[in-house]
Amino acid sequence: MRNADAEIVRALPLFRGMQQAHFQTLIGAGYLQRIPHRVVLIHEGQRPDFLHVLVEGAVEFFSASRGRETTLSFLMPPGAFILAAVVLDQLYLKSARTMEGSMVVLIPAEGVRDVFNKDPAFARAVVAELALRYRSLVKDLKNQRLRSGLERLANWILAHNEKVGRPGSFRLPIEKKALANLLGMRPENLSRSFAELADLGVRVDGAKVTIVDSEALTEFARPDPLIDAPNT
Amino acid sequence: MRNADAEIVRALPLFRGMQQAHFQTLIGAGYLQRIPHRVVLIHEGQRPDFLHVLVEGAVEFFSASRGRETTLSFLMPPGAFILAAVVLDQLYLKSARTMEGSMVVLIPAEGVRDVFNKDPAFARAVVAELALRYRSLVKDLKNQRLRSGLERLANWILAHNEKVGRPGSFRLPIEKKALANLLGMRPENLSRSFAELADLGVRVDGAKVTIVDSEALTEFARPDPLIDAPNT
DNA sequence: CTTTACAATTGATATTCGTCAATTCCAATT
DNA sequence: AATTGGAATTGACGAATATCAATTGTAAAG
Repeated sequence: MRNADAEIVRALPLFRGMQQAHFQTLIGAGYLQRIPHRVVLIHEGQRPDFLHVLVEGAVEFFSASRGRETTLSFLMPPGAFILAAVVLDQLYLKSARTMEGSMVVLIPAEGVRDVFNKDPAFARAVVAELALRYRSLVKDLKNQRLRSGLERLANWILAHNEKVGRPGSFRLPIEKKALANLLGMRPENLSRSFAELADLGVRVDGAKVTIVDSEALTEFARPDPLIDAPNT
Repeated sequence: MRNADAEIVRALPLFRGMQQAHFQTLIGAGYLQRIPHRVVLIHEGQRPDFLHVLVEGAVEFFSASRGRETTLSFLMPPGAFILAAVVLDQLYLKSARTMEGSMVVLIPAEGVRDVFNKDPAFARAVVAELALRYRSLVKDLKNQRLRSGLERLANWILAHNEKVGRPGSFRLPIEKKALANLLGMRPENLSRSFAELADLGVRVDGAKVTIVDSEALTEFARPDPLIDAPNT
């Protein structure tokens, strides 16, 4: 493993506070993998062998049942994933695929559980990580149940604009198809929703989105910090 | 606090493994509250002052935004709730109300965080609890996104039948209105869904549900352990 | 420059679901 | 037995969303 990658892992909140010796144990047993675009690296229903840390690229989490498929979330680097399955040693509930060429650090699950039992700082970090992700999922479920697709899109636009520093205009960070999946709708409906938002002063040209009338959009979207704010 | 209630708390997986002295600290600072039917004991957006443990009764978790309201889950005793907000010391994302007269043990949040930093066994139990609830939420989100209301109902009937020992016939544990909320649909649609399931051999008489043709129902519902099984 | 593959859009239609209103059912009283 | 309040059901309708099909746009490869 390149040293730079180990550094990225070490700097994550999840690993930052742990004892150096324990980190060495984990990272020493781990290895780095380069994974091409559109490769499924996690299959739901399987047993977790490794804690994954995304160092570079992007990963989509999805689940399929019967004919249907849904995207549950995306992960941008750096970040660990499938922590819950690893600590409980239970089957994956989601599948994961790369959205572009990616670098992933694989850390044996057994080692993670060992260190977790020995290193209180790591245990605390695991709790914080799980609690944050839990709350993030609660927000997703509320977003899905309390809002229409159009409202979800309007709020996503506002939230993303905040995230990138409130420029009023930005390029979509992912394909529209992927955005539709993330918002729990079909690509066709995303197109129609974008068209409807034109009335509220949202201009879309290819991947470029411009918020012309921020006030009108906000009034329609009525963002709710208990759904949209990233850190509450 | 009655001794019997302290015993119930002590026996929970969350508190079972911790040092007795730490448990004494927590339970000593806590107190027991009797709460009538239909009282909102948690308001979303507030700061968590107490970890709650439901000892008796039943609690519904819900969230409202704009005009709409949705039920996120129910909790039957015994069980702790709002753990994620307490450990992170962040605002509640859900509200909670009693579904009947209930007994709740309130443990100061500050004390929980203190002990969590001192007692590794407790920290591990918190991780297990959070990880389980996280996974439960993932299943909820998949259930919501991958299935129609009718399919959710069919699978709920099958899952509940398993839960109560597969008698093939059972009484609904909650009002139909509450069941509708839990399944993310309106009471009117629950009625219609029950009516549709008659074709598949589901008889409903008041609160009594009978599965006449288990095979047909299963074939339609196509239960998926990664959504429906309680412990995977 | 043209071809090609795929993303994106648009239109038509079907399904699912929510809303409103009118009953019916049921259980707890009086 | 009659009254009453809320739960539950049923019907009619409209909104939201999915599906299928056709077309347009776009960027990479020849």
